[in-house]
Amino acid sequence: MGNTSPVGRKVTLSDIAAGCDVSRATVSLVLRGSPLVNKHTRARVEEELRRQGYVYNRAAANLRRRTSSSIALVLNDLANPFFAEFAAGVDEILGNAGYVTLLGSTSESTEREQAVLGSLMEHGPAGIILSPAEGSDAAQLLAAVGATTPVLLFNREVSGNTAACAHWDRLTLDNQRGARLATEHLIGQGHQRIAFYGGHGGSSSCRQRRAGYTEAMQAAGLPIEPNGMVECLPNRLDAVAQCEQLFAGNAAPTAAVCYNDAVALGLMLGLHQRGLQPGRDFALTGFDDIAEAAVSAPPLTTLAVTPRARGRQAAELILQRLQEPSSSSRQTIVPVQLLVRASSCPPHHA
Amino acid sequence: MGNTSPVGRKVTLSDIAAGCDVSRATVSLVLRGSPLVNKHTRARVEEELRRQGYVYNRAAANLRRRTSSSIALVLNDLANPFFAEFAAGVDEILGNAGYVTLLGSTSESTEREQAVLGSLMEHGPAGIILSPAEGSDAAQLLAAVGATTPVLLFNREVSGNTAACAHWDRLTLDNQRGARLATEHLIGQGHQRIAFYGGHGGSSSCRQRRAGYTEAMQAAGLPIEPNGMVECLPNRLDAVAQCEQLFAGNAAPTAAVCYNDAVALGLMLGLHQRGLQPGRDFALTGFDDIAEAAVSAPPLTTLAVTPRARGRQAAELILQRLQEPSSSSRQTIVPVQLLVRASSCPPHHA
DNA sequence: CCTTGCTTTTGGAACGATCCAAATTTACCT
DNA sequence: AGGTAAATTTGGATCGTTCCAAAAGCAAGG
Repeated sequence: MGNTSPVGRKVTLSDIAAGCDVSRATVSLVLRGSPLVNKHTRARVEEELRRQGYVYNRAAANLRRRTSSSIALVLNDLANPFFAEFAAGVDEILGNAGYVTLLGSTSESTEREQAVLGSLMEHGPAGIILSPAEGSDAAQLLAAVGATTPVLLFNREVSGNTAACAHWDRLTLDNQRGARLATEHLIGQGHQRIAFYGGHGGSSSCRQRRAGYTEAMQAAGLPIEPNGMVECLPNRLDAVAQCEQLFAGNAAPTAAVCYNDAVALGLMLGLHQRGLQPGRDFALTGFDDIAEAAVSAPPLTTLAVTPRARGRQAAELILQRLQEPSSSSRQTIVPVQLLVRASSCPPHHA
Repeated sequence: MGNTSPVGRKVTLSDIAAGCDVSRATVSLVLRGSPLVNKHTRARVEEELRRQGYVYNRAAANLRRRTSSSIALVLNDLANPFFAEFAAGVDEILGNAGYVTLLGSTSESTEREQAVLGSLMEHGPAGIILSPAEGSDAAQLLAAVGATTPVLLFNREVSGNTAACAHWDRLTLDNQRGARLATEHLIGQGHQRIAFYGGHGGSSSCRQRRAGYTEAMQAAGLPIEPNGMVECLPNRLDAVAQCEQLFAGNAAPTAAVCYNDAVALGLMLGLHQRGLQPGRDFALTGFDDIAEAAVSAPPLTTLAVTPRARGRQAAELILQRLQEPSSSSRQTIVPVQLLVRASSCPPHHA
């Protein structure tokens, strides 16, 4: 496993010291910009650094100083544009702060998650930003990351004995309110039979969104039909496949609140296949505002969560935590914004 | 810059050694699964490792062994789904091989690229997978990464004195052939006035695609109009904005080969705004086959490049290079596949 | 009991940086 | 010049691991 490549002899601090006849300690001071060292010697050392093409060995420094200059970013699905944007935001802030991002992608598998976390921990990250795979168990996660490394949980809750990791910081979207807003909007458009489409009941974000949907329906005195909640994987493909389930009952819905944009776009395709035109014959909303939501046909009403900004925020939160390791844990809930586009039409009376 | 977080006292190899009364060397042997150590002591040591919750310090080991267990992945635009998929593929393979991925995103800025590479180099990666920012200069890149760390150049060429980094491995798409296929397909559909839309002449991939387009046009004896090549940034927004340029001349094109899918999707929007229906009044093709290409209205004819598979391939190439550091450099050109969908209609005779 | 030849274990010196207390040089004042 | 304070510089120990040569333990054979 790994570790095969011997690195061609590199220039070290001692080489520089020897090269301009000072001690290693002095060179080290120059490198760290200490004011203790004399102007003149500093210049000589810096010249020598350039001349030999020195590159700092941060691993060695971190070993001695018992610090870390990396932060692990572990995502359940990097290929999803939502997380890709998120990762870009994280890396931007961490890079500016002088940290390097250790990437880990778990592909929604808890076994892989354990393996990835284990491997990353061996590199001693200063902190971990984790969007857990579906079904992640609190105790297992804690065993993998240990008790000393700060964790920022993003996007999802974990199951099991959550008391064990109650001290972790959290950054989550206001899923419930978002789904409520979408549902209220559809109700406002005049819809009565509204379904909740897609997602998997096992994931916390899905449960929260369903709760928001249910809340709005009940507040409006509208019933939730037996086939009013259809499960599907949170991707386009399965969303197309499960479409027929929506129309299995006798009173078909005229609108659907979808788990996320990918599902909504898949549902659009499925509707087309049934001869229904989304945005005219059927109203629907998404969640995330991924790039293609604005350009789909029709453009998708959805909830903006600005993933890049979330990434930046996550990075800032973990950096803050490193500054004050013992301050009490912080739970941040991100407000989401309803973007009304053409997909959420009023009901079509054919 | 970085390095703020002291790490809560960790369990070391010496702690284990003391805990079960053997030497550090023996514990080290156990950790590496050496056959030298006695069955019985191995069991004792392993028990103690578990008991104290030891986690291996790979940085220390790498320092002593002068090896590295990380590989840097530097991308010009992580937020682009194409690169996100690519990154997922890279991380998958590297993770399996026991390496950790150091992520760096440059946002298409050469200054940031220099900074990111500099910072990553300090962590001593065994190799670098680099998709350079537009306008990257060979000499500058070489200065940033040094001569000893192997580099795999992905997706783009670099400008300047390329002799300096001629020994780098390369993985590039067959841009020219792809664009030629798309152009030939449109010609086959009966189009005569075909434009090349989008991209920036400064990027090597754009030049190559234009070359393929030109080749096909010339082979068919078709002229390239003065406004036959329109520049725009390779994103949806600018593609919408520059749309009118296509129709500035007196003989408007009836079809366009677009630089990539994002541009094609933007152009679709722009066409709509002019009252033209893409796929009926105007034919167009993309490049990349991003997820939304299949579900746009109309579905987009494009060139499949399977970015995730490319990521896996890139990772495998750099791992091979680490195995044989001195074998001659390898230039891999990935064939691309034309996917015909509804956007590339025959000309519409209104 | 003493070799001889295994198998197993081990102390100490690396790796490339930083820390610390102490040594050296320079500057300033009487 | 002599003395003291401030400014610079420095040797060695150290971080957590691996390497290496040598030591120790052990069994069998004479």
